[in-house]
Amino acid sequence: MNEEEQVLIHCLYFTASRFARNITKLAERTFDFGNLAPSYFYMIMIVKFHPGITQKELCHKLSIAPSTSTRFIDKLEGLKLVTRKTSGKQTCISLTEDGEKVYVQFRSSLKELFAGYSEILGHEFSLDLSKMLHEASNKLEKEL
Amino acid sequence: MNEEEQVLIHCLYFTASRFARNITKLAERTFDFGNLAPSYFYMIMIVKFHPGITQKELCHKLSIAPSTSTRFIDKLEGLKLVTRKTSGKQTCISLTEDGEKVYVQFRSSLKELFAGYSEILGHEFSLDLSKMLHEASNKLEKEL
DNA sequence: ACTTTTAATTTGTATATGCAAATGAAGGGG
DNA sequence: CCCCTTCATTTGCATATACAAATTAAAAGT
Repeated sequence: MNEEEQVLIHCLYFTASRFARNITKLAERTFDFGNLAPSYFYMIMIVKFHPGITQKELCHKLSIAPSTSTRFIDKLEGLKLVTRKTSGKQTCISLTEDGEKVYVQFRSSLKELFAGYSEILGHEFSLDLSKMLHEASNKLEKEL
Repeated sequence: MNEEEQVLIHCLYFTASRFARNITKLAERTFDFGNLAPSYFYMIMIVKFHPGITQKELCHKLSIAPSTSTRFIDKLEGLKLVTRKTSGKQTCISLTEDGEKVYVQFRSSLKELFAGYSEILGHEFSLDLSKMLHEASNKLEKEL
């Protein structure tokens, strides 16, 4: 193995970005209803479990910038999947009935996605990798 | 741990995208010369080790779409860091002298980046995670 | 040698995403 | 009660990235 490969394999920024691109392709193929990118469904799920969550909390749970959350919510609101309710400085988000329906579909696609990559990567391996990424994100966020 | 957290922690798409966003922040802070996003430096490194590499090979090594490579190279060419040489259907890319200089800088920033996340995540952990991501990308690419 | 096919690159267009500046709303000090 | 600060959200702008269609150049079949 030459020097270049060593560097590429050992650089977390590089391997993580590359892997994210690859798994995004798989996810986009799996969530092929609704014309929404996969990330939107994760936002829907979080709102499902935290009705009336503030945008700020959403940003934190998804690790996205506030501006990104604004635009996501704009889009979801436009599709009548969530509702905004401003309360003072904050904005609280909840699911509409249509949003609930989309959530149900999402959950079944999610199983498909799990099955898809588990078959390719191995079930245990996928679980381990996912947990490590989760843990690493939390540590990084605490420091940055 | 509730159902939502379970799903979020176990979904590789979600944890991978989130982690990629977080580590990108760290990388952008570390590579603060040249006004280039981190990815460009990886392209430069690959060209450094494969002078005259074709665009197609670059795409494969970086896991990016051909159109993305075109635009990256446009930018690097504009900055006089690489040169294009079309040969038939293909285009071959090499570093200029300035490109070589940038590469040297990049290598030292890379050490900084490694040190930065190793301190937060642990040296062994970082290495393991990076290797797993590398391996997983390769498997995924083979299948998709 | 001409036409058809194939393969690499480019261009057009769309989107997720971020940062920095602007807005707007609460709350505290005088 | 007004000003100033603080903080959540939004808006303006920039960019990495992808897909699909267009281009271009080699290669293959006739």
